Amino acid sequence: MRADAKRNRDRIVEVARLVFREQGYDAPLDEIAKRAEVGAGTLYRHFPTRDDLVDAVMQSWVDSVDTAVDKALAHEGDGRAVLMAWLETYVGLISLHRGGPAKITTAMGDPESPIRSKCQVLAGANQRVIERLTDDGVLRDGVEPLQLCRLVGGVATVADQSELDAPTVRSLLEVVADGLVRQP
Amino acid sequence: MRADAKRNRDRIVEVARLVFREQGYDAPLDEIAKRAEVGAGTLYRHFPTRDDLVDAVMQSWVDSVDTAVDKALAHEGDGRAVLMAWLETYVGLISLHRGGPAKITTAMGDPESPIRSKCQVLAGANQRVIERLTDDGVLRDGVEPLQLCRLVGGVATVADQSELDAPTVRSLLEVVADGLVRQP
DNA sequence: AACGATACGGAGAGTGTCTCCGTTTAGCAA
DNA sequence: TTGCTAAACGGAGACACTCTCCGTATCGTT
Repeated sequence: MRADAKRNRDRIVEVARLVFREQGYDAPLDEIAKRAEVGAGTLYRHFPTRDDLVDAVMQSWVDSVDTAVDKALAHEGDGRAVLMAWLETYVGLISLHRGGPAKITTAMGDPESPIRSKCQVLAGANQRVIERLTDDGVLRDGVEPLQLCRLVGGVATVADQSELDAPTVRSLLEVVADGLVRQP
Repeated sequence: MRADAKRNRDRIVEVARLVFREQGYDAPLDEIAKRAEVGAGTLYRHFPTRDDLVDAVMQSWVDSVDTAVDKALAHEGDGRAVLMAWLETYVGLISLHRGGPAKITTAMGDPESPIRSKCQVLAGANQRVIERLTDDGVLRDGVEPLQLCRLVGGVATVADQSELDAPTVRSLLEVVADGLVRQP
C-alpha cells in the first residue's frame, strides 16, 4: 500500500472513532470524510461499506479481549461472581459507542458482515469463560458460546437503546447469570 | 374528523400493514403513500413520524394481548411451563413484522415515542403474569414488568435480526425463564 | 527525469424524508 | 340548491445521506 494511502486510511479511522463516539455508529459518513479532509471517494475506496469502517474502528479493542477475559476469570468470589464479572465486562466492551451492541448482534446473524470477525473473537472469549466455569461445575451443561453472545447481546442492545444505568443492566444480567448456572 | 380524511387514514394504515409485512418496518413511506393512492403530504399529515404510523398498525394486536395472557396462563403444566408459554407468546406478538422487536425496545426507552402506549400494554400483560406466578411461588420475588419487557425484548430483537428459528429462540428463553424462577 | 500504477477528490446521480402551498372538497347554513 | 369556509388533498421540490465515476495528482521505480 502506498504511503499516502496508508496515511489517509489511518486518519479516516481516527476521525471515525471520534465521530462515532460523538454521534454513535449512525453518524453520516460524509462528515467523517470532511473532517478527515479527504474526498468521499477516498473514504469509500478504503471502506466500501459502513460496516467495513466500523470494523476498523472496533479493531482496537479486539486485542484487549483476551486480557479482559483473564481479568474477569481472576475475579475474586464464587463462580457466579466470576460469571457476572465477565458478563458486565462483555457488555462494556460492545457498548463502547452508541449503536455498538446493535451492530454486533446484527453482524452475528449475517455471514457476509465484515464485523463477523469481531463476533468470532467474542465467541472465542465466551468459549474460554464457559470452559473454565463448566469445569468448575458452576455452569450447567450445554451452554454454547453463541447462545451467550445472543443473550448478552440482547441485554446490551436494550440497555444501549434505553440508556439504562449500570444497576439496571446488572439486574438484567443477574437473571441471565442465574439462568446459566447449574441449579443446585 | 371529516369522512374523506378518515377514509384516507384507514387506507393508509391498511396499506402500511401490507408493506410492513413485505419489507419490514423500514419500508419507504413514499411507497406506502403511492400504493394507498394519496400524496406524501396526506400521509405525513395523518402520521407525522414513522412511529405514529407503526403505532397505528400495531394497534390491531393490542386488543388481543389480554386474551393472549389468558391463554398462556391457562397452559397446562407446571409454573415454569406456563412462564415459557407466555414468553414465547410475547416474542411472537412483538415479532409480527421484521424490525418490530427493535421498534418496541427502542420505544421503551423513549418517553416521547408514540409507540410508548404499546409498551404500557405489554408491561401490563407482564404484570398480570408476574402476579399470578409470584402468588403460585413460581417466580422469585422482585421481578418487575419492565425488567421482563427488557429481557424478552432483547431476546426477540436478536432473534429478529439474526432470523433465528423457533428452537434456538426457545433455548434462549429457557435461560431467561430459569433465571426468573425461584431457585429451589 | 520520465513513466506507469496507484490514489485522490468532489461533482452529481440515486434514494428516502418531509414541507409548503395552491387547489379541491366536505359539510353546513341560509 | 346554492354558497361559503374550514378542512383536507397532492405532489413538486428542498434537504440529507449514500455511493460512483472519472479527470487529475502523486508516488515510487527505473
